[in-house]
Amino acid sequence: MSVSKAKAPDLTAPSSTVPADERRQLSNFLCFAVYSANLAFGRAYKPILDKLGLTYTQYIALVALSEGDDLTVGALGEKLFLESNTLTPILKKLETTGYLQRRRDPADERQVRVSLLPAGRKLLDKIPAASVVDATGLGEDFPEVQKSVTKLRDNLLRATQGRSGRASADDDRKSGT
Amino acid sequence: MSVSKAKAPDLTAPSSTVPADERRQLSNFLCFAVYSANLAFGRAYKPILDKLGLTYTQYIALVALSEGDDLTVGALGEKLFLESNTLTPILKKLETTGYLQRRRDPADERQVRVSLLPAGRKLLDKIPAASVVDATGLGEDFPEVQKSVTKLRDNLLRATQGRSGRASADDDRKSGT
DNA sequence: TGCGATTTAATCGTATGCGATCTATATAGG
DNA sequence: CCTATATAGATCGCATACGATTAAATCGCA
Repeated sequence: MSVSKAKAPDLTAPSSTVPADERRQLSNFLCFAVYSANLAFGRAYKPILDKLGLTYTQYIALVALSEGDDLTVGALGEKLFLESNTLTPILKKLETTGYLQRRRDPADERQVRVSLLPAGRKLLDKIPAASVVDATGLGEDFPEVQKSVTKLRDNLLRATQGRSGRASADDDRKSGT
Repeated sequence: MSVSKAKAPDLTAPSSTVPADERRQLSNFLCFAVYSANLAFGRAYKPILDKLGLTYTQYIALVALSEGDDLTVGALGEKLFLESNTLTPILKKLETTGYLQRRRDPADERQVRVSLLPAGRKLLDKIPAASVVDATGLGEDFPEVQKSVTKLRDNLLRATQGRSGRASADDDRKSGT
């Protein structure tokens, strides 16, 4: 917990002459903006994913696998910022639907390697994410907002000392794009 | 924060010379940035809220009530972008812990009015949200990011036609009832 | 006035997230 | 070689989110 930077703007803590009750507004909470934006994304994706019988979490799990296959559950969890207790049931379901494969690593039977199957790849190509991009209404600001939010996430995780996800350091190869 | 403002490489950009697999990277997904930032916020708040025996959702519910009391479940839901099926159990729990009060509106027995109790107000004053603000590491960019994300949320909800929340622009219509 | 349509919460079932714990496997030391 | 420790997933329990449905109250309108 570092020093508060020069200006700790709004949100919650500006020492001001107004009573706490009035400073403490949801509209000043970045965490609430993110929380509610996440709900909004879920609702925007729902009609699309429903048609394919996928949930949002299943979807991002498939996307993560499409860019790096044969990951262990732990490695996949680092990409997604999720633990095995969350991932295991999701991966099992995606396995039964035939989108991916789970295998114990022969070299280390503790690990489970997860691979996308052709059906999974095919499915991803069917998802018209463009419509959701459109729905963001951000236009050319899209990349900038994405970058800010990603940075926000990384800062928060760093400050929280990877309390529940060790995901520190190296995984962050700057989203160069 | 004005950074490269080139083009929107976004996430789904259809026209490109690269294969779909390579464009489809989590690092290009704004929805994933928001999703994971939300998880990160939850982890940042957890140690603070745990000490007070609150969950994050309970916390924002109390905050919402602190800025406008005696709301119906529906009105509170509009503020929080949640439905009664999510709110009811949360409010019941906050009632049993003595932080708020739930009463059927005598004028319309269908509605339940929710009010913060002194214990709830007192609790809110104890929450050191400043440390989380600090953990965002955004410094002076904080308000800007908050604004962008809020706008993003509102755009998404509008595009989704308030599928589950009619909360759009003028809620007055609603509360005016 | 009477009754179906509408509204508001609440209930139910499913799918996450996550802390705590358990199991199986691998590794280190003696 | 054999056990103590560590590691990776999986299991369990609790707390959201949310679609679908239900129950109760109110409203609309002939």
